[in-house]
Amino acid sequence: MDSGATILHADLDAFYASVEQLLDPALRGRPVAVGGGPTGGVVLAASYEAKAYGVQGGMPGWRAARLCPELVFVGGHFGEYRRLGDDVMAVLADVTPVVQRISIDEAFLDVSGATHLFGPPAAIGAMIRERVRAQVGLPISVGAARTKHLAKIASQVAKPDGLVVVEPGSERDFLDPLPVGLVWGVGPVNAQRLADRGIRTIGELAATPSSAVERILGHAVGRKLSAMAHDEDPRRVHTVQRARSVGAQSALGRRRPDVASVRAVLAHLADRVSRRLRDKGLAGRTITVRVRFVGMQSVTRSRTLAQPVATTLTLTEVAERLVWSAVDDAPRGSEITLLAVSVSNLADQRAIQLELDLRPDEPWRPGSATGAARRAVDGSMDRIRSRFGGDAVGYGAAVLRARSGVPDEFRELAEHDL
DNA sequence: TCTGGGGTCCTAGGACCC
DNA sequence: TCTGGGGTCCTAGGACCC
Repeated sequence: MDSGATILHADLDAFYASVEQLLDPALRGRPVAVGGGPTGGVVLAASYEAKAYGVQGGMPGWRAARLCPELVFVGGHFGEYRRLGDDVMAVLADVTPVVQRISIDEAFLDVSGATHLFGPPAAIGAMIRERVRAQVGLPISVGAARTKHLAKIASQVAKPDGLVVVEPGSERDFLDPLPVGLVWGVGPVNAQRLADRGIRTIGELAATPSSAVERILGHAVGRKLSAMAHDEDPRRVHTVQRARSVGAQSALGRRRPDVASVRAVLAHLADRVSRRLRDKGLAGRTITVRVRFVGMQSVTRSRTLAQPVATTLTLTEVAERLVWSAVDDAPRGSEITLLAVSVSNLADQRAIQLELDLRPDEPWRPGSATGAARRAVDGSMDRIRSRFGGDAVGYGAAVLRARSGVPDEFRELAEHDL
């Protein structure tokens, strides 16, 4: 049945930066960084010309500027990223309906049903690359193999702007010389742990007894790796995926936590989260906050309620208690640099809402409003925003604007609902 | 002059139940 | 009177991915 290299992984190259070069011809061939600047902020994406200097996504702008003095910083056209990402996905959907989009700029495809129309996987990969280049104007790399994991590695090897097909039977020859860091799930920490034991390539990893690998990396990652080594990797391409958590966070600079500003920031974050939950018809029982202190140490506190919630006010109140419990456990006078709120243990809200309106005794109700009243407030704010735009009404946004972090369009892009 | 924002999954200990 | 074994849920932290 699935005898060929029929799983494809298609991945746009330096996506945000390539879009900027597409939109502005003057940027083509030049080192470009999206986001950040020589004085601050972080680089969200770097063009290949910039990567040649060592500039990477996530890097502080001042460091990028030092590595590459000619670096051009651009603000980013987030609406265009979404539109062009969607255009590329439309090209893929033309090839097969079995497409699993895993982020704005990459997707898996199962082309086993498309080979009779378009030829072998190598031909399909080449066709996708040509069409994306011709119809959208962007470079895209494609990997093809028998499994998703391998296809993903192949597309990384193909970059930039290439195609790599791992024919069945040639997997070991392909993988053995590659660095372990190309394996999904092996990041900097695990790569270092392996290097400490002299394991640097996937071949060396494969030659290590799986019991030893599990001791080094833990049970789960170890098992995943040995599954890959034995070609027992997942190859199913899922066309739908549902969210397991919804969250929001905001970097604050460094500040002493005080009641008013913590409350304002949490209200804003809770508002963002609860609005998105309601949009999806979801509510969640577990509320988690993260507090990051100076020095990047962060602490989480969570609380699981008896009933799922999706109202801004309840979320804010619970989050506030959790944040103060984390701050109170920290050394006196600690400054904080980030607050995050997230909701998990999600359930469909429509059934819940009915149940709660019949029996409106919710846990955690230090405020005065009942659950039904709180939902009514949220409902009218949702309606105003859908008529007049997202900024028409809101909670505490001014505190955040003071230290303007990242544009809202980027937040929306980062939300995984694609 | 320190590092954005949105996620997923795993681990490990403790509480609690049978 | 000193103790089994299994299961589930919760909490906190960590690694990783885009």
